[in-house]
Amino acid sequence: MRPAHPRPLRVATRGTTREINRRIALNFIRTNQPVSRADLARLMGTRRGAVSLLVNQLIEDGVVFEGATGEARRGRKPTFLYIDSRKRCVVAVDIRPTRTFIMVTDLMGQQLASVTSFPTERDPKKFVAALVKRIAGVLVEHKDLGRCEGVGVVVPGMVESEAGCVILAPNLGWRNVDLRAPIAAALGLPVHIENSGKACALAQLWSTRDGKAPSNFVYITVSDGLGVGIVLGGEIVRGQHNIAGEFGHVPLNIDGPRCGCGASGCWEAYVSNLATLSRYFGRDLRERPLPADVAALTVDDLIARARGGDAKALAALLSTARYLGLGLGSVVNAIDPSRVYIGGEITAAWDLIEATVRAGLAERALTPSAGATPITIVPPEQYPRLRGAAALVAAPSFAGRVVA
Amino acid sequence: MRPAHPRPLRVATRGTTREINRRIALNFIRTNQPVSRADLARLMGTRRGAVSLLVNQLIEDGVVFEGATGEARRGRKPTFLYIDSRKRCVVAVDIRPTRTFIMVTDLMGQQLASVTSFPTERDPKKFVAALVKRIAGVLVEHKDLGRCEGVGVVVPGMVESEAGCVILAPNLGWRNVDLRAPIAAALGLPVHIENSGKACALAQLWSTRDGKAPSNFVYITVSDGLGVGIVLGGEIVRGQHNIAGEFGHVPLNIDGPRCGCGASGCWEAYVSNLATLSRYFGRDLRERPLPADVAALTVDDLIARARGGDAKALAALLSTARYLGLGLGSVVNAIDPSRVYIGGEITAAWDLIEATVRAGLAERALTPSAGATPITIVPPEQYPRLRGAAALVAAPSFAGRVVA
DNA sequence: CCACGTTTGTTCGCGGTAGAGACAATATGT
DNA sequence: ACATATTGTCTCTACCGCGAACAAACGTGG
Repeated sequence: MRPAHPRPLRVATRGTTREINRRIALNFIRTNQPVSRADLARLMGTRRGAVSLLVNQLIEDGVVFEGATGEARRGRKPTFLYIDSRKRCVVAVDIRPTRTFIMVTDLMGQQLASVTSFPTERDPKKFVAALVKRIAGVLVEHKDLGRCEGVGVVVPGMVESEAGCVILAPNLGWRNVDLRAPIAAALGLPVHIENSGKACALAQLWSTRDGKAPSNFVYITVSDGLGVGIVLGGEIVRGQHNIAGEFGHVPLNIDGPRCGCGASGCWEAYVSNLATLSRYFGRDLRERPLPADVAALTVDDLIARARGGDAKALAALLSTARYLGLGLGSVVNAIDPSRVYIGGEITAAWDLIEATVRAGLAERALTPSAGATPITIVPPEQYPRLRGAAALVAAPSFAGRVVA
Repeated sequence: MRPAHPRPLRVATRGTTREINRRIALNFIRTNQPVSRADLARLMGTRRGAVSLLVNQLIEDGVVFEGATGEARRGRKPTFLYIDSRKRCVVAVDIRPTRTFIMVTDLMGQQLASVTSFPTERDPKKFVAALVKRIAGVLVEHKDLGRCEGVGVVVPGMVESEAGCVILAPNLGWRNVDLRAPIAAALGLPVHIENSGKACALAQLWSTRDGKAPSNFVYITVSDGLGVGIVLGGEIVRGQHNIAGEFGHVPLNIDGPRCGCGASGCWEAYVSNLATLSRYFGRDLRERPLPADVAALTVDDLIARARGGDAKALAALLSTARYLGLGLGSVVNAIDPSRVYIGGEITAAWDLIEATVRAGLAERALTPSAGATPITIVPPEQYPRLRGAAALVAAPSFAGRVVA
């Protein structure tokens, strides 16, 4: 049900067939490597001859390389093909309200060096200066990892991703901050900026080693704010201004507590880390100044206390869990995903809260199947946000296109 | 950002280029007719020779026909091309809780005969029998309109569109009703069933005579229930079970009034016609029995009273308007459409309620640009639901596909 | 060791398609 | 009548997948 007109429509030329098949082959190599030319021909349902031409071109372009020959029961042994991520790396940056994290990965998003971090400077100019300095430091430190193909930056807020401009990041206090230009200029590298929910969703879409990633899903990252990334038909939903997916500001109760966005009763105002901690302390933690012991307590600490028998801590978590489930109901009713991924600190307590979350979801889901939407937890150790930042750099070159 | 794997991926063959361009040409003819071969070549950016081959094949297939020659300032006059919808028609059916409407259109969704209707039988078996009889009657009555290419049916509820089964239509009291099979069997015609919001969105997407339809928009139909159709990237959003878009059951207040879906405080429970009328009468109109004068009052009547100076009627409308705007905020934040279309009886009072709707929207929209999302009213005289039903039949043959 | 079968990867002719340009047909203006 | 402009068709070329044949690599069994 797609009309021809609205999109930047490209008429097929003589080279289009090749272009399409080149991309398909590239993606098959990515998701199935190691793989031989003959394997590709079987996967694609074409002749080996056609695949050979495609692959040899990919090799010539340096995108793919031939590795060792594989084993075969009978006959000639195949030569395995791999995406060439040797001597290339990507810098992934995750900006969070208190600290900013940096990781170096290969083109496939595989971690290559340990994660480093530094305090997040609230002044954009100073922040950019500090970030550039850090990235430059990391790159000289890891010269052995090869040429840097680009920098991916994840921001907790709304991003105009084409311009690389942060429209609004309430938890950072940023509004209309142009991040890409100064970073790109200072480093001389391509820079990609994206909202954290969308980037996490991209990482999830992208991390399909077995080629079995669902093509309709929602990624929800619960931390200082609530980020949501929607994937439909294998594509990130961006909307008109790239701010689609802001379910964090869909209300649970329009007469509810005030939210940082200016409205009231947003889902985020019920389930963010700050909301959970505020519930525990019985006071609004946005009101400063805070006693040191209050300000220092994290959700991880709260979970530890709950596990240690602190009933108030457990109650705060379960309350968040219930609201999380109720809000999930909105997401499931509106988007109807095949799966929901949830990341964030609170997932460490999933064994404590799962039943409550699911009950909340079932309470609002329109159909039993929607209420039973599978939920998958993404633990923080997988660095979903940093993987998402890395994917920003590499994914576009594998992306497909829409036709006719 | 689309991976190669998850979708039914088709490798490009020798004929793919032609297939793509054929579809592009067909859609250009649809959206720009009358149009000449030379016009098409300019629009598509290809040679006239290539277009000639495409067009002649389309003519041979009976999809397109050559009409009269056009006028030109200088040089040879062009021969105009049109989509061939002569001697072909489509039956569009709109099932609503009280009455069911039938319209005959051509392949482009243009009305060919007056709309007829009959009372909606609540028992599915009896309803199908009555509908089939009506459609058969209409078809013999309008034999001159040519062969019927199919029947499109719009339902106020969740539909498993591939199976043609109504999963749940609360306002009809239907659950797991297989509509397609019996209708198709009785008439011997292809039958397409779809949710009303999605069908209206399709009609809007489809009715682009000028080829300027937005590719990211939301259609909201406010009547007995609240139907929402989402179009992203020029494609209807369906989700995993084709129930995506049920924003009607996203809450404004989880502690709010009970909704027919079983949950509380759904948007629909605030803005449906029944909710508006209930507000006017100060009583829940779902509680039967109702006095005859109460049961007979429609939203159209209410609007008339408001215009006549009935302050209570105006207050009820404005209250609905405010909730409509607040809920629009959720839609806009979640989807970020370039435009919102609103249909339904209440649009007849748009001049009275627009400001209130916009204020509600601006109150919850995250950014000024989101709050200023253009709203377009679709008046009932355009029969958006019936046009949607008609589009169900013809649209798929023009639809594109996704590649690589 | 060598013939044979099996599998991989390459090569070559064929058919289908768009690109480029020439050409005939058609219409207007001088 | 002639120049000019536009449309639609035709021809030739380049590109690419299809199909089949072929060379290369490898194991098996006589």
